[in-house]
Amino acid sequence: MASNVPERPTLDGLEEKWSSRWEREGVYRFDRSAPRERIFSIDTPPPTVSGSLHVGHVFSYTHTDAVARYRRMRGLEVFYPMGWDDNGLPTERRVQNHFGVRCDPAVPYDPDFSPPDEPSEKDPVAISRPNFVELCLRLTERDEQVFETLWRTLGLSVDWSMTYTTIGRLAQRISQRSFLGLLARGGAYQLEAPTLWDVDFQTAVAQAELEDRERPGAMHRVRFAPADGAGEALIETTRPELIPACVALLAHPDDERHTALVGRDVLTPLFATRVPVMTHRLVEREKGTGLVMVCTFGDLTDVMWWRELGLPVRSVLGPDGRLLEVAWGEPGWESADVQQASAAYGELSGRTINQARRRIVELLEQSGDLVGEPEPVSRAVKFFEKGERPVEIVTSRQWFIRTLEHREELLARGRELRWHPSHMRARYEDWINGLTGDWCVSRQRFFGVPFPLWYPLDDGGAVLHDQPIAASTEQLPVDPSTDVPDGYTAAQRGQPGGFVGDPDVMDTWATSSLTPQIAAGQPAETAGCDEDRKLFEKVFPMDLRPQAHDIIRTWLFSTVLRSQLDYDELPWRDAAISGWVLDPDRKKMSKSKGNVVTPMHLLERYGADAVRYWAANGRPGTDTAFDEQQMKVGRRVAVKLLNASKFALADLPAAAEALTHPLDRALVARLAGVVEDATRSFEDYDYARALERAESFFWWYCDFYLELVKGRRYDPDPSASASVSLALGISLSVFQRLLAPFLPFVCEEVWSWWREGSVHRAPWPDFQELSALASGEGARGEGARERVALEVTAEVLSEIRKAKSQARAPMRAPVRRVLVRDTAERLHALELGTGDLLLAGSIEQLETAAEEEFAVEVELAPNGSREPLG
RNA sequence: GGGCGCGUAGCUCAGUUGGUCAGAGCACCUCGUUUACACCGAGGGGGUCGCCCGUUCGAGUCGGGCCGCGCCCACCA
Repeated sequence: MASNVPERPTLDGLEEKWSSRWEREGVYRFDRSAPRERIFSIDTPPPTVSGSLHVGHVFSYTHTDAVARYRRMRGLEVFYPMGWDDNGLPTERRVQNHFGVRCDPAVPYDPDFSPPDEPSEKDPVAISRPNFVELCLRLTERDEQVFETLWRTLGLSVDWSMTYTTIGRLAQRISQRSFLGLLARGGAYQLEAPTLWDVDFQTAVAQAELEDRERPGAMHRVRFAPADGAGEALIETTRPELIPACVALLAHPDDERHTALVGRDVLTPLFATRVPVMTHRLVEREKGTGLVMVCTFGDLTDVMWWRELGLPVRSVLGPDGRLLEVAWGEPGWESADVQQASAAYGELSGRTINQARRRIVELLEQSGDLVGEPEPVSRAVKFFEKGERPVEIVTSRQWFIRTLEHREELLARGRELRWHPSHMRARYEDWINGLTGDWCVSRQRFFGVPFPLWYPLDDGGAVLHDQPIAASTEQLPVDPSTDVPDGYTAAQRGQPGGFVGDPDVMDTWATSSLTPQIAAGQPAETAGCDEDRKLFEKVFPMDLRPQAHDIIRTWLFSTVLRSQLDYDELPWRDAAISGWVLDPDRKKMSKSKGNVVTPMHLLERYGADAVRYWAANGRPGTDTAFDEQQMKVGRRVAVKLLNASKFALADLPAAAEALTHPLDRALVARLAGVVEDATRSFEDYDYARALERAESFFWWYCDFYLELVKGRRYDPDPSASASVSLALGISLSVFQRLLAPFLPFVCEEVWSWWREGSVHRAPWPDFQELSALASGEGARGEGARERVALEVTAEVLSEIRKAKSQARAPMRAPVRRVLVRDTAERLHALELGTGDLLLAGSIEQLETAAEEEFAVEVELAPNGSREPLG
C-alpha cells in the first residue's frame, strides 16, 4: 500500500489544516437526497449566545459529536445542525449596557437610528422594539461568529450551512405559527390571574425558570384579634408586610387548639380588616402556631388556598416590587378603623418590600401586636433564575399553554422515550408530577418572538382582550408593534375603534421548544416550500436529543409538550443526557463563583483532540471534575497514534493475501472483540465505554504486539514480513477508525498518509469481517490456541522486562536463558509465539517446564555480552 | 419531606449477567536514549472496594438497614 508518512509527525496545526479542508470538501455536509431510513437526525442544543462558552459546553457537545461521527461512519447521513439561542433576557441586558439604550414599545420605529456614541447606562436612550431588536441582532451576530470558531476548532462535525438562530425569521415564523395553531385549537388561552413575577425585570416568569436560594429572614409572631372580642389568634409569618393583603387565617380541620376560632372572623392588626378563620387539610399543625395567614399573594400556597377556598383578592404589591396605594374604606379594603388603617398603610405605601417589612415590624411593635422578638431563620426563597430579588406573585393578564390536562400523555411519552442513562427519566416524571399550573408563556420583555396578535379597541379606546385578532399564516412572522392586522390601516393604531398590538413576547422556551422544527426549517404549511417540508418529514421525529440534565424540566420537557400538542408524537426517539463539569473541588462551575474555565486556551495548549479525549471520558449522565491531567493523557494518546502509525505504515513491506502467522491472527481476533464491544457501546450511546475499550487495547497493542512483531516487520525476507505487514495494515486501519469519533484531527492526519478520502466518511470497522480474517485459512480450528499464544507470549515478555528492569539493565540487554513454567496447555500455545518472543526479548535460549503455576526465570547474559542472537 | 445518583489506591475514575475483581491513568519512587514514539519506554510501592446484617460453596458485584456526599423536586407559613 502506498503511503506518505512524514519524517516527524506532529499534532501542531492539525485543527486548522483539517477543519478548513473538511469545510472545503463538505465532509459533514448533510445530503438531503438521502432516504429517511439512512438518516440520523440530531436535535442539537442551541447554546445561549450571550456570554461565552465554557468547558461544560465543550464537554457535552463533544459527547454528541462522537455519536454523530460514529453514526456517519456507520453509513448514515447525519443531520446535525447548530443553532444559537440568542433570544431572551441575557441578550437584552447586554444590549442595554453595551449601547446605552432601553426598549420602549411606545416609541415609533426609526429606520435611520444609530446608537449613541457614548453609551450611558444611567440615562439610556429610549428606542422602539424593532430598533432594539436590530441592536440585539447586531451584537449576537458577533458572538455567534466567536462561538462557531470555537466549535470548528473543537472539531464538531456540524453542517455549518444549516445554522439557525432562535430569534431569526424562520424561528419566529415557526414559533408564531405553532402558537396560532394552539390558539385555534384551544390549547392556548389568556387569563388575568396571579402569576409569578420578577419585580426587577417586571415580567411574568414560569415555574420552570425558578430556583430556590437560601436566604436569611425572620419569623414574626403576630396577634390577630377576634372580631367579636374574645381571645386572640396568633400566627407566625416571615412576611409581615403582607398583613394588609391578608384574606383569611387557616387551621388544620383536626387541630383542636383552634376549633374555637374556626368559623369566626378576626381583625388584622393595624388595618382592622375582617378576615375569616377557615380550615384546610394542607395546613401543617406542627408549623408555627398551627394557624397560618393567607395573603394575596405571599407564595404559591397562598394562590392554591385562595383559589380553593374562593377568597377575595386584596393585592398590595405592584409590578415594580413596591407597595401600591390603597384607598382604605373602599370596597375590598374595608376596615373597622379606616383612619388607623390609612395611617399605618401610609407608612408602607410606595416602599419596597424590604423597606415595608422593616417599617411594619416597627408599627406592630408599637401597637403591641408583635409577640416576642422576631426570630432569625434561614429559608429557601424562590428566585427567577436570572433575577436578583425573590419572585413575587402579581395579578396580571398573561398567555398560557395548556399543560396540566396533558399530564398523563406526557408521562406516557416519557416512558416511550429511550433515556441514556435510563434513570434520568425520573427527573422528567418528578417535574411533571410537580407541575402546579399551566405554562405561562408571555413575557413583558422585548427581545423575543412577539405574540402574533392584535386587539381591537372599542369606541371608548378600551382594549378588547377577549377578541384577539390573529395574524394570518402568510403574514408570519409579524411584529404587531409595527405590522398592521388585515382590515386595518396603520393610522388606526391606538385609536378608538382601531387596534393595538399585543405588547408581549414569548418565553424563550416557547421558541426553544420547537428546535426540531426550526432546525429542519419546517415552513408554514402555506408557504409552499416543498423542499423544506420534505426535509422536515425526513428528519422528524429526530433520532437523538442530546442535552445536559439541568434542563430536563425546561428544554426537554417543553419540547416533548409542544411535539405532543402539535404532532401527537415524541420529537425524538433517544435522549442522551450529559453530566456537568465540576471544578476540581467538585463544585458546580458558575460565573458568580468565578471558577468558570474558558476552553479556547485549553484547545491551544493541549490541542482539540486532547480536550475531546477528556470530555469523552465523562460517562453519560455523570458529572465530571475538570481535570487538565486528563488532557495531557489525551495528548499522549494522540501522539502515540501518530507514532504507532508511522512505525506501522512507513515503508511497510508488501502485505500477504492472508494472515499466515498465528500471532497476527490472534491479534486480529482480539481486535474483532474490541470492535464488537465498542460498537455495542456506541449503539447504546455509551461513547465513554467505546473510547475506553478502544484506547486500552490500543495501549496494549503498542506495548506488546508492536514490540513482539518488530523482528518480523523488519525481516528482509518477504515471506516473514508479509503476514505482519497485513496485520499492521488491518490493525492501524481499525484503530484509526475506532478513535476517529474522539480524536478526529489526528485520526484524519494518519489516515491521510495512506488512504483516500476522509476517515470520517470511512466505514466503521466490522467485527465480523475481522473475525473472518482472523479465522481464515491457516487457522484450521486453532483459533483458541492462537489467542492463548498471544496472551502467554505477552506475559512472558512482560516478565523478561521486569527482570531487566530489576537488574537495572537496558531493555535490549541480551538474555542467556529463559525458563517458563506454566500449564502444558499454555506452553503448547506458547510454541506459536516463540519466534517473535526470542527476538523481542533478545533471548538466546528458551526452556519450558510444565507446572501449575505460571512463573518465569530469566538469566541475563553477562555484562558486555553482545553475542549474536539465534 | 419525597425522588434519583454516588461513596473502590493520595487524586480522577473503570469494574456489563456474583467465581484471576482487587484494576487503569495521574501523582510518587527506581531504572533505561532500544532504528514508531523523551510530547518516550520498562518496572515498583500503595486499597479490610463507606459501615452493619443477610442470600450464596463464593459478593465492590445481589437484598435489607444505617452513615456521608451531590443533584432534582416539594404546599417550608
